[in-house]
Amino acid sequence: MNKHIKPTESELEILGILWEKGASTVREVHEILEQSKEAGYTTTLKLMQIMHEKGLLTRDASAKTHIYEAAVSRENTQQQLLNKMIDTVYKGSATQLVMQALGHHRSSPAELEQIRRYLNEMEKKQS
Amino acid sequence: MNKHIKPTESELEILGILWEKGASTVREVHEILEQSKEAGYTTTLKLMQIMHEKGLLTRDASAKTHIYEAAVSRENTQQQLLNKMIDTVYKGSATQLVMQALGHHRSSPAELEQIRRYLNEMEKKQS
DNA sequence: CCTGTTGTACGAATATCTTCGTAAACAAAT
DNA sequence: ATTTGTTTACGAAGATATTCGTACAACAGG
Repeated sequence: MNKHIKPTESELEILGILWEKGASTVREVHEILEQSKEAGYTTTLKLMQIMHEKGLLTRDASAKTHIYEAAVSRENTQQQLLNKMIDTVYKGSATQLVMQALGHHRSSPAELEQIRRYLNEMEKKQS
Repeated sequence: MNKHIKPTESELEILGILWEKGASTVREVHEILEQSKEAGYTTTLKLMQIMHEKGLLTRDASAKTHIYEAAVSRENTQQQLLNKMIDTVYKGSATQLVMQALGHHRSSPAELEQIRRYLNEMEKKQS
């Protein structure tokens, strides 16, 4: 049942905000967006309307001020983008991606430990 | 001196082919591209010409048939895309990306071992 | 030399994304 | 009731990406 999700860069930013905040109005999203980006209010509005048309967002239009919510899950979207990336840029090798990610992004000892435990789990299941 | 590389989806496909094959003609690239995608020859040509203008490819035009080569390294490009992805889709957590990559892409025991060794290295350096 | 093949160059049509101006609907305040 | 502010709707302009038709140059075989 997995849909072919392909959000653009701008759409991804909006999705990120909605995943964090949950259901929100255009203004709420716009105010967060403004902190990292220059954009007019109607631009954000239009984007979110289009995302709604595409099925990326749901909206509750019962009140005057509409409430939008992400219609695609963060996990699903992450997976889609990850797969494509591994495929086109890492020759299909997830291992390479993992090592590069570990190499360039400082992880805390606790995180490293978390990953180690995860690796152990993986190996148990492999039998 | 890292340039701001931002290849489009189509450009990425072509880069992937050139990284694998090394320097190639348009026809060679096109023939590989055709296996996974519907496209005319002149479309591929135009794309590669534009990529050359953008500085994504170098070309040797001394012979009638031009030879193109990737002008950006796979590693550099991977890093750029990885950074952006961790940032926008994984809330900045490389750890989460790593675990999702491990979870959904079966890795061989040898690969898991490789990652484990890499983790050990990381922890030593952290002292 | 003519002809068919292969290649590049150019330009244009199409699609998609991004941005925002303007208008209309609505509510709250004066 | 008029004004003011907030919101959605609409449409269009600008930017970028994608696709390909057509023309022209180089070359190979006859």
